[in-house]
Amino acid sequence: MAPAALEPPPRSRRGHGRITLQDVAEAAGITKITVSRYLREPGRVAPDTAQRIVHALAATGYMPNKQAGMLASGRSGMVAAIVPSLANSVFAETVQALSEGLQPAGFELMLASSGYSLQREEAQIRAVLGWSPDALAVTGHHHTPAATAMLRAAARAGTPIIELWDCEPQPGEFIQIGFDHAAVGRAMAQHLVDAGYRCLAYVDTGVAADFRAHERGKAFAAQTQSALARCGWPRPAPVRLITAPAGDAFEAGRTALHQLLAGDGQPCVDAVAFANDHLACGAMLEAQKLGLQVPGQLALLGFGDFALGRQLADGVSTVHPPRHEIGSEAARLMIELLALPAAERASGMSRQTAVPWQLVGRGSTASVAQAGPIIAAN
Amino acid sequence: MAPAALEPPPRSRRGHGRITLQDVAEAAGITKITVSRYLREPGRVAPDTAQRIVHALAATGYMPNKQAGMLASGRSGMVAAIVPSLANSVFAETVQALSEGLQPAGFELMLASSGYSLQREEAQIRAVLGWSPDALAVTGHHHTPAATAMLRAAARAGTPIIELWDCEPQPGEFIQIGFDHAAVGRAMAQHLVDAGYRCLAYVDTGVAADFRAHERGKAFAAQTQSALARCGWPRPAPVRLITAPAGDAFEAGRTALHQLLAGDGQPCVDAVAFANDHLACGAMLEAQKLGLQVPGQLALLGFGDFALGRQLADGVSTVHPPRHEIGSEAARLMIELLALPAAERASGMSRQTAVPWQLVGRGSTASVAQAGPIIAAN
DNA sequence: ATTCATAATGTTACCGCTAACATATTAAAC
DNA sequence: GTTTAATATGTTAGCGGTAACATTATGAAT
Repeated sequence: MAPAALEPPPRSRRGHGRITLQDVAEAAGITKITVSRYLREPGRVAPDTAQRIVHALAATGYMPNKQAGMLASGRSGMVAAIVPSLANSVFAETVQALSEGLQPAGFELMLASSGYSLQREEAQIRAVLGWSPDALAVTGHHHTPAATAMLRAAARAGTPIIELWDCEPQPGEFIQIGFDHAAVGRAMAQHLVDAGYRCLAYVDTGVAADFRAHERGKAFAAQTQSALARCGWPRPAPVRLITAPAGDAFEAGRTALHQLLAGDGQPCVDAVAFANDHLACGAMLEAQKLGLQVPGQLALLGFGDFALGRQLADGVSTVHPPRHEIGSEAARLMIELLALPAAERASGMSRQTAVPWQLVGRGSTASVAQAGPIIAAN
Repeated sequence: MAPAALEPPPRSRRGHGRITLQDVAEAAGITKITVSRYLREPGRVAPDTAQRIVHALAATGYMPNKQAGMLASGRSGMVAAIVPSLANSVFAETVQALSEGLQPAGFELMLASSGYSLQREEAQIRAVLGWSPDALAVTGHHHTPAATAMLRAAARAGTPIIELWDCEPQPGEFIQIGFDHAAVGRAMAQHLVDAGYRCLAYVDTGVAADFRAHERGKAFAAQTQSALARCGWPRPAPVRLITAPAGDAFEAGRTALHQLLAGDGQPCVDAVAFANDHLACGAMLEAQKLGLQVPGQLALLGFGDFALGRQLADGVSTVHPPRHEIGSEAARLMIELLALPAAERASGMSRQTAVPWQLVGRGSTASVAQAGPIIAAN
């Protein structure tokens, strides 16, 4: 009786039904650590052992449990990204490039969208950091204080934090990969002034959280003033700044155009820049409908280089942002940093990368002198 | 000396630097299980203990390690989804709805895109299942055999598997939420025949893996034949089926239109249906450029109800798919199934939900008799 | 005062995997 | 033939949580 009492009553917490390394190891007649080694570094096990493991893996249909692996190794093989919206093709292409860049290095991407809300972004950051990503990409440098604190803590713990789409003149706290939106705004203004337009307007987007479009608008207005002054324009009219309604962006562009028409149906400005191509194309369609000459009576300039802009009339001029490059560069940098031991990462954790963009001049902003497409790179 | 020898040499594998429950518990002067309880069921701990825990949490900046939690509890609080493309607004909106539907129930979404490749989908499924999602949504019912095997294994283990966007007449192996694409194809044909068109064409997409568009096309062709026969049309011409080139969809639509013009520049059909609205809009723009009357000389019908279709001329007729509803319904169903104990889920694991779509008739398919927009629901 | 249910917290033993160290085996060097 | 080094595999402990059971206060009922 005494010996029998030694048997511990099983606490019945055996597994969740999954095939584990142990099962594979038993099938191969070895211990699980060797199977684990094989999976990570196949060269480290003897050829005939490898054979048996391969068979055992196939026979059992084993699938590794990444949570357990992460817990034991401290590496998750996963990278997280938080973007304002997936429906916006701008971010979608960046995410696609990020995902494709990470794939070959064996990283997976966990994606969340904040819906242009900083509150939700904070919640997403909290949620996503709980999964211990090896790196985290967020959009822009505007975050709630709590979100910034979490990012800072993660960065200090050695997790690369990358802010996409912004790249400010002064170095920031985290890694930035993007471009200077103020510079784009200035280039847009300069492009219109150079083409001979003198009375300009900027249509901002109704989406409150698109800080970047707003920043471009501010720089656009400032640059317009100085460019006009520089070319000797006597008394430059202030740039008209209007905000398009939220909702369908094409309709918003149409509405915005009407706001820029005087009582006689003629435009009260001679060139308009928009926060994005959807607005610009909406305005272009409305101009066609009203019978306005573009660019004869009104020049239009968008941002984003969406496919549609190429299709309307002689093309809607736009700025081509490095959508794809931002994502692929982020992937490259993450892989580079994660290859370093965590202690050595600090140096690279606040660098900035400015990715080049292009102003693509098309028919909608042609000046009388120059008819063909012109390209002004930064 | 003897007692000192008992001290085990520390194996130096202490943590990865993270704040753990243990740290919080020490700060609060209790054990970690109580903190763990508080986090999951705050009501279960005494009010003053809760106070101390709250302070300790704030002081330490604790962030739960979900991997560890998952490993211990068997639940991950995470749902995975694999879509062909994020750049496609169709799927983006479904994903958005899925994400928003899951949020309140405390689930996070892990997203992967397969780039319209079944091989990559298989790899994604393998990768994603390694994270032990509580449920998995994939797109459509076409998968590689290996992928199907993995999905089947997961389903048997109690993980709800949901196929989005398809809903076939006969019940499938997994849960399907979507609609019958063949029915849409038939409705498109019927719509055109009802509006008086007699010589039809279907432009398929060049993206090889868009099975759904191809399926709509096949049904479109079949229905055209029978509808024309039924309305007494003597010798119906076979539906012209052409495939648009891959690449920019607007350009592809333009190219497709040219393929449908006879030597004299006149269309050799009187109505064309397209795999998607991008193609249809491209064709519409080209028709405008060529000076073709739409629908006078040629009617155009798209699929997807993209915002642009409403903007061109009197509108491009289209089918409005339940983009949003598919996502929200998937979220609802996942939450419902996951609330059940795993053993009881089997019953709901192969149900099908057909979500209603709408054919939105606009100017581009107006018949002489009826001018205004008509709506034919399924 | 004793009994018994209830509430609040603690103990123990895992989840599945991997780092670090330990050991056995084989091959090369002396 | 022994030493030495490399190769191949095994052992132990622990990653950070949670389930199940155990224990200790607390209060109500007897």
